[in-house]
Amino acid sequence: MYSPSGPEIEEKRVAKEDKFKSAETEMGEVKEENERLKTMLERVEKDYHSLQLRFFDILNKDVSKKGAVADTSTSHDHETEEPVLVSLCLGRTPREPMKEAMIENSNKPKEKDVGTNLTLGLDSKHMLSMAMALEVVSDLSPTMSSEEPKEVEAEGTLSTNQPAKVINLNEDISDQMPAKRARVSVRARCDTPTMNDGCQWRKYGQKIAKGNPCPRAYYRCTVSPTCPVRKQVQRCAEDLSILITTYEGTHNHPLPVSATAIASTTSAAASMLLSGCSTSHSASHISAPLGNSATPLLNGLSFSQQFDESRAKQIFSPPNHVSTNLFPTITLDLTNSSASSSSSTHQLHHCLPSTMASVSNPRFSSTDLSFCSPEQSFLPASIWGKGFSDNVITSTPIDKVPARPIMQSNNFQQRFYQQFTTNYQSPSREALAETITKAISTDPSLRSVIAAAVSSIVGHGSDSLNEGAENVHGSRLNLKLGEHLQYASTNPLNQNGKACLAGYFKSFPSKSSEPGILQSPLPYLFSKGSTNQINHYVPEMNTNH
DNA sequence: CGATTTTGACCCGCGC
DNA sequence: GCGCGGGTCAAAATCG
Repeated sequence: MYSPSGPEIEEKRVAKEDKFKSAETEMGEVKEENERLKTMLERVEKDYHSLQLRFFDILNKDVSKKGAVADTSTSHDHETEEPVLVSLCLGRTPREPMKEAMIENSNKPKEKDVGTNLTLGLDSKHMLSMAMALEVVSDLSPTMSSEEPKEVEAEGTLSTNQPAKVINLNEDISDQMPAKRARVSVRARCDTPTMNDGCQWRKYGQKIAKGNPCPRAYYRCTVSPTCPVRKQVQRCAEDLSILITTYEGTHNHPLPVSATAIASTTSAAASMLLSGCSTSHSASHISAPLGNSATPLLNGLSFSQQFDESRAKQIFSPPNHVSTNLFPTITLDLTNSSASSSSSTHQLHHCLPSTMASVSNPRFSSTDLSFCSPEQSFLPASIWGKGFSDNVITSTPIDKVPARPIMQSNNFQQRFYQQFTTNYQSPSREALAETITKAISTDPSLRSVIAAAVSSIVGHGSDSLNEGAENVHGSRLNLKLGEHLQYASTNPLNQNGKACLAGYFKSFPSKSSEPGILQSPLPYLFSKGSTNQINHYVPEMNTNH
């Protein structure tokens, strides 16, 4: 055995001491950082609470006003049904959203009372309310089990149709809100018959739907025998390489990590949709090309700014237009628009939250979320891996943007942001930035949303936190798509949400069975329930789609 | 042999 | 009331 000599021992001792000291220093720094984060979190939470109070105030006022409006509106008959006349909070410029909503409603005497109520209810909540609407996504969560479980069951609901029940902020609103079933439609290029979304599905039917020679397949989730989630899969008539998958319902069981990605994404989108992100304008406007003039598609909005007929047709081709009244549909367009759209000149909206999308054309808010970059659609690959063709990401341009520290290489938010910063070089970027700033500074709800995002980021790293904090104060324009949308996706924060996070950050399997490598970022961030105040509304949540 | 898919029948809502 | 279309069921067929 080797026995160290005296000086060697001393040397080792010193080295150890050094190590210890450096560790101590490091610990101190971490503690400091921790304190900073705590302070930051407190501030954000405070801000959130105050905004929440304000929101409740406004809500109450609005509801009382609404009562009058609704009364008058009921006298009109509902010749033109505009089922989900929800103002697209996200899709419009944030200035005076509430007033806008009110005006809108008062100007729409034809609106069916249901629609009116809906509109009012959702609008009144506006963006801030979305945070609460998110909890809705807990379809079979304990919170809501007490409330009409039968109804939920019967409806096979998407989590998002329970906002009224779960939120229960205002009974009036809840009562007025008919049970809505939101659908999340995902358009993506895919060579395989279905997208690999990580879930287990069983086909239970197939039909030729009108307007599309390609048959529509019906699947139900078989992970749990009681899971109400269904999905419809159909090829786009215009572009057979595009697969349109429409999800409906909320999983009432834990999801495999590989499935949480799309589940959370769709649930986020759905909650966003049902919490007030559609517009009656767009609804009526785009109804024509759908071939269903009597029941215009609602909420089938698009980030796409060109609402020409072909585009609308494309976006809202079946199954999107199905049961338009009962199923507001939000479309996540993951395709490369240039490949499918007639004249995709505005690519920006593919990378930005609807708030921005609406800037150029506030009249048409969005419910159709396009997440592909001009060059590539990177979302699909990450989520469905094998199911995608060559336009999936092979490498994201993120790496080209080293300026922003990435705490984790797979921080999809940042990647999203960077995707945007990299791809979007248009001269109007400044204007957009300005708009965003404006939005942040003028719209308290948006700020709260960002605050929520920030609190969710806490723990991910100081860099993000700082960025988020700055966003909160509207001093910087680093609002990232993921963060922005995140508030709409708080819903998946539950048991699954955690897994979801883990899934996002740790693995993006290319196959459902293959825990894998992150391939690309997702548009949504799923906040952590532990720190996010918003999540207090969501004791237990299920991802949905 | 159990699980899954296929496929025709059926149900239901809606518009005429 | 009838027809249409979307959605679901369930028996038969197929698959692994």
